[in-house]
Amino acid sequence: MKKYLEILKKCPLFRGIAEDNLLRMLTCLGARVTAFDKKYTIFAEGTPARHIGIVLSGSAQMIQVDYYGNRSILAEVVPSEIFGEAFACAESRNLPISVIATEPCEVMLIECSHILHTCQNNCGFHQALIFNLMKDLATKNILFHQRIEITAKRSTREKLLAYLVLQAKNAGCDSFEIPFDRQELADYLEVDRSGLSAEISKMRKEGILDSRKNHFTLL
Amino acid sequence: MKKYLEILKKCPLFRGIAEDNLLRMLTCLGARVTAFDKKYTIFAEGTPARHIGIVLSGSAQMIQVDYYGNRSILAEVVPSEIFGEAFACAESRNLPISVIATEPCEVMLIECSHILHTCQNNCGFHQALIFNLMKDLATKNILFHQRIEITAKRSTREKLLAYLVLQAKNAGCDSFEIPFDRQELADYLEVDRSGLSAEISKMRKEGILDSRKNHFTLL
DNA sequence: GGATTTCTGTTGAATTTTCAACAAACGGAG
DNA sequence: CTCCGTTTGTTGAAAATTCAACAGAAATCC
Repeated sequence: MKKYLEILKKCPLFRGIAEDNLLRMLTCLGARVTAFDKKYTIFAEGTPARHIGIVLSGSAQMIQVDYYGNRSILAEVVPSEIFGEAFACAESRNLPISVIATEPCEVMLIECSHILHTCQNNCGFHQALIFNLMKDLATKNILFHQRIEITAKRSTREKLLAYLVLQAKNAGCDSFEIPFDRQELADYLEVDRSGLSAEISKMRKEGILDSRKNHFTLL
Repeated sequence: MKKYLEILKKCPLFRGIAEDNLLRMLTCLGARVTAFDKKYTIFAEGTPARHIGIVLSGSAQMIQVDYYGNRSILAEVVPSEIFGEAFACAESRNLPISVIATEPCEVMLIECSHILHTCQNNCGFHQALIFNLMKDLATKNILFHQRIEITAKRSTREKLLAYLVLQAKNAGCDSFEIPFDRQELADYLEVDRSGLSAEISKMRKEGILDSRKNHFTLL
């Protein structure tokens, strides 16, 4: 576990927890690390939601796929970030979403009941973890608001612009990388891929933005 | 406060808390009750996010309004439900949304810092409240997933059907009321109102559903 | 390094949505 | 009961999205 310490220290679940205590805590929580190949399904829709995942390396996406196979990407998860916590904490029966690896990745899995319910050893850190979980869930909530604000727009152009402006703001710079290829961006914005490509070309011609692969610049 | 006890007991924030303790707790938290007229803005976008609201009577909506005045309805809030907790808990600077009364309503307002940070009296209930807040935030998260699953559909008909099927499931019956008028439903589904009306008529003619005002029946 | 697969941009046609405008239905106030 | 403002349904035209198909570019695999 030791080699993951730097990543784990940045994880919102462990904020404010001393490094010395972290390793012991992980043992008590029964944390285990699993590696997944690219495209592997880490959590499958319809399966019980018991674990919280922490990305240690690589990256993953939370996705929903409907009847007709339309995919929508709910979020991108990168190292030190958590996923699955909402379902595990709400003790919902089955996952309504899937989490898939977008690159080979290592994930730490923790059974959520080990966090929520005080253990036999009577460790004192459960309260801190629950507080951190609450903060994390509140933050995720706000991220969903942002996503809805973007996808609520009625046209491809407006959605794209709203998304790019937000990314620029997060990056603190008008030139930045996005974590999606074209199809993924379309699945995040809930629009047609070819229409999105066309719109990007059009905006480039109009001098609104510049793009090269997944690097964008707002002009 | 006493007359609100029945509503408050059902509030997820106070789950598991003995009735005897509730009133004392509210005093310690500095809870106050405010009445709002219909259409009144309870929380305004852009203002600091410090309070959690609990609806005691009437109802309210969380809404976002963009540049061009397009409204989207994020959620309907009814008695015993909480609003604003995500922003208050995440200690976000300013509200990205507004909450407006859809009927005359009474709301209990609690400053979130009073919940999150232990008070001088050293009350023992903060941990319980934080745990309840965490559960609530996890549940809200899942509700957002459901909303995204609905609005991610590409056509008005699919959105409407996904919404109605979910409502039927929640009601446990194929015949149910929805909390929206047509314009509000359109703003929730992120579609055009007239197109929505047309689609409903069409589906009625096709024998897929029946509707009378905001009462729907799936056939 | 070459072959193969995946990704991206383009196009035109078909389908849908949006928009604007209006009339009927409804509900509340006086 | 009547008036008046709001809500709902309808319509047609304009605009936009989706869909399918393809070709070139890029990345991956052996």
